[in-house]
Amino acid sequence: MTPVRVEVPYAWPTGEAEARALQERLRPLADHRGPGPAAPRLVAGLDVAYAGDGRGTGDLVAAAVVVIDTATHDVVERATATAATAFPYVPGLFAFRELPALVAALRRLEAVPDLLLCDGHGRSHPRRFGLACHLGVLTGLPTAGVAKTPFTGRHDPAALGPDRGAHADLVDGGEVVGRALRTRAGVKPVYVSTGHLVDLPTACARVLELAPRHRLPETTRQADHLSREALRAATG
DNA sequence: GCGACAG
DNA sequence: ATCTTGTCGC
Repeated sequence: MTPVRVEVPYAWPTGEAEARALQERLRPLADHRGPGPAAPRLVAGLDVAYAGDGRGTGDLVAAAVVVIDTATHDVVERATATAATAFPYVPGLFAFRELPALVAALRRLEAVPDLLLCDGHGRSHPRRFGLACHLGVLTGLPTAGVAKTPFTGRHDPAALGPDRGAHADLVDGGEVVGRALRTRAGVKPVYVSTGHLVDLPTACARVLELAPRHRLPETTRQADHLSREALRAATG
């Protein structure tokens, strides 16, 4: 009844030090080798909407997962879940704030996506274990992160052309942690990084395919709309 | 020590 | 993230 099996074999951290230690422990479990899904049929987008400040604990949040058929870009399934945040917003510990609600929504899905696209970073993270990596390890599914602003890593501005498809590596501490990708000519790029079971070129190719007209991929846009809709339904 | 800091 | 008016452009 629950195709997407999500294993959470550890106690959820309550403090920042504990959360960081957990990321360090789980980091080696993320597989950034590829190539990963070259022709996925089902790609899911995930996002979370907040009520109130959106920075503290106890805030109501609504998570959404939208599965898209890459052949037609049609939405084939949607799932949502609401919850109260159990962790404050701390850069670098973002996953501990959004994962509970996202996992709950994923468990309500009937189909098993071939790839999960998260709203946030994967490897381009201070400890190389952003939300996309964490969700990948928990689900065992290929994941990648698509962020609207950079976090860890910088790219040479001159190396990023103005055309759609142009890209430049995000480098941090001498290693490539992600890529700035232009999905639309003359528009700010999105920041793509691997999460689990997919390599960077493949992840970028999937993001570009899913963003033929807008800056953000359809998966992210659909999930964003659905999460807000779910929050309205839960609030008013 | 200071600034920066995904959503 | 969320709160918000008008405005420029496809």
